[in-house]
Amino acid sequence: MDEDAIETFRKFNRFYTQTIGVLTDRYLGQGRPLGESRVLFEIGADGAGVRELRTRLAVDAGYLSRTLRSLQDQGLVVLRPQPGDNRTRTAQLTAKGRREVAALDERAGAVVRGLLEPLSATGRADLIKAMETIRRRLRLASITVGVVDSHSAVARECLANYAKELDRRFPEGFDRRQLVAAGEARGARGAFVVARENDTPVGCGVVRTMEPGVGEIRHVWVAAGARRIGLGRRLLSELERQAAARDLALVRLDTHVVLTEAIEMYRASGYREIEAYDDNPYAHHWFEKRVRD
Amino acid sequence: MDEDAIETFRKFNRFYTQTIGVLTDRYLGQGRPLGESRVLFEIGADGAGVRELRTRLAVDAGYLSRTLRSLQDQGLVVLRPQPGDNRTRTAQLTAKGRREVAALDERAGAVVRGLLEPLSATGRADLIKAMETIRRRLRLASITVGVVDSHSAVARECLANYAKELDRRFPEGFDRRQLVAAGEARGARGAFVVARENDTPVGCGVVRTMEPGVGEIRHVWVAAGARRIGLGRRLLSELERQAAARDLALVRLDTHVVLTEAIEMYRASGYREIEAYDDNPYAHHWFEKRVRD
DNA sequence: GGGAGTGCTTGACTAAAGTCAACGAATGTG
DNA sequence: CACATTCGTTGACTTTAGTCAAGCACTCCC
Repeated sequence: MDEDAIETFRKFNRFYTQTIGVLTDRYLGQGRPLGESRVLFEIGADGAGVRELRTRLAVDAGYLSRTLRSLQDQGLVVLRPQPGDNRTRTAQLTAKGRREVAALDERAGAVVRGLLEPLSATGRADLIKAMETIRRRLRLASITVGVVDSHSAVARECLANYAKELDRRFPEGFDRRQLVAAGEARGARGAFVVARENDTPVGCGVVRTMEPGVGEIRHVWVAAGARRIGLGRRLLSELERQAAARDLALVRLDTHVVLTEAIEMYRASGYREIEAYDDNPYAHHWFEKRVRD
Repeated sequence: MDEDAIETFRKFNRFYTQTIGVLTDRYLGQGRPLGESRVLFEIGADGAGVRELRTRLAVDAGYLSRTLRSLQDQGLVVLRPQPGDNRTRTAQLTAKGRREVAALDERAGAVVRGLLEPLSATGRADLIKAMETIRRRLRLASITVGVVDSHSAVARECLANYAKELDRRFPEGFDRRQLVAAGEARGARGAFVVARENDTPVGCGVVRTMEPGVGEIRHVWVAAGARRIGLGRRLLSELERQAAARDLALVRLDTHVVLTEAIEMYRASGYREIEAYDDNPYAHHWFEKRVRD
């Protein structure tokens, strides 16, 4: 790997965490320990369950409990038991708490404004675009893509999400019986590929054998929160790799007319539109691509 | 200002400091308090004065003193009085300290490598480019540009730097007597513009009146450490603003043939090459631009 | 209805970070 | 040469952050 890239990355890291991070962390801790501010911020306008806060902030239960107690004593937060389960509790901001968060927000915004101010319009646009690029790329980097057993719980979960989404998006709904049988998506005949972000599945795809030398890619799904970062392409290229490894030199796929982003992605990934190769009731476009020679 | 831009900035900030910052901070604090690691890192291969460390890390004198003492006890650092002044001390890494820093470095590199690994070559290049963009833009944002008295110490310091640089770069050297008289670069007749980064001057420029309605821009200098971030353009546009404010609708400037970046910049900033308007012995190209109508 | 398990709180600490003032040695200055 | 300054050190804290285990109150499930 390019050592220069690593060096630049680290330089950026130092610069950002020290120069910008310090600036923006300082505002958060205005007269209040950073831990408390973070909790306050995380509760947000809608309130949040204690358990939820704990996982989102990744802090010790006791520590969080004490922080919440302190915020409560300051009159910023109220804790009440969640209806239905008296063990759990939810935190909600009081009016005073909301004002406090708004002030926090205001200060944070002012710092950022101050940083953007001296830049020209193009400079600003350039900067913002670069930030989006970094977020997209690094997020993609934290997602792992790999083959799982098509009978596994995670595979079933992904397919359920996929089916639910299609049912929502297709005007005619979606019938789960159209899903590929698990037996076709494993071993020598096919593969089930899953994308995971911190262990939660955020995407999947299946490749199966149609006939000797010809595979079909199906059920490519990307979770709503993980779109527009290039995950679809990454799934696709892993599926193609799996196909090639099974001597499927040609892969085909079909798609529904409402899935415009998918159609775009297939085109951009080198898929060529072809005649209908099946009578899938949900298909309006058919594609193929040669994945090995 | 665009509220979306601020929102995106803040989102990036949260993402970066939480996701990436945490990752890369963790490596630093391997078995050693983060404060100590930071000091170790900051001392670096060349060693550093205690005072220097204090300003660079922005920590309390007592705190730093204790940290250094602890590092010394661990055999990672030696402190010796600076020759010439027995009050001050410098810190230097021992062989063991150097090994420790190298290990730290190695770990930090590995984390970054892990982040870059899953990306494609284009993805990686894209990411690195975006990081450079952000650094450049934000750095420029932290630099202030404004008018100072041409007799002030900071103005003289800038001009001295300018003259030194030209003397180094021009094959024929540079004679300081060619500098504009301070009286021409102030008040109604002209202006002295200085760019400062955390109070240290990193660039300057002068505008003076040549004849009614015609100004001349001279002595545009950008410190070596602050180049390629767009500071030259920013200085230039401030100088043009100052000219316009003095009813100088047309500004001219000349430049030496070896200053290729400057020539580029003038062209890119809308300057048009013209015939020689003076007999400056160091000039090979002459430009002009209309800055108000 | 009685265990097993869950969800949060409390107690009891430790480590790290950060602050403030007093101090002593060294160095400039009139 | 006395006096003010500068530089770093030390003592004596306080505040945050973070950890671990014990303990209730409640819920779930047989």
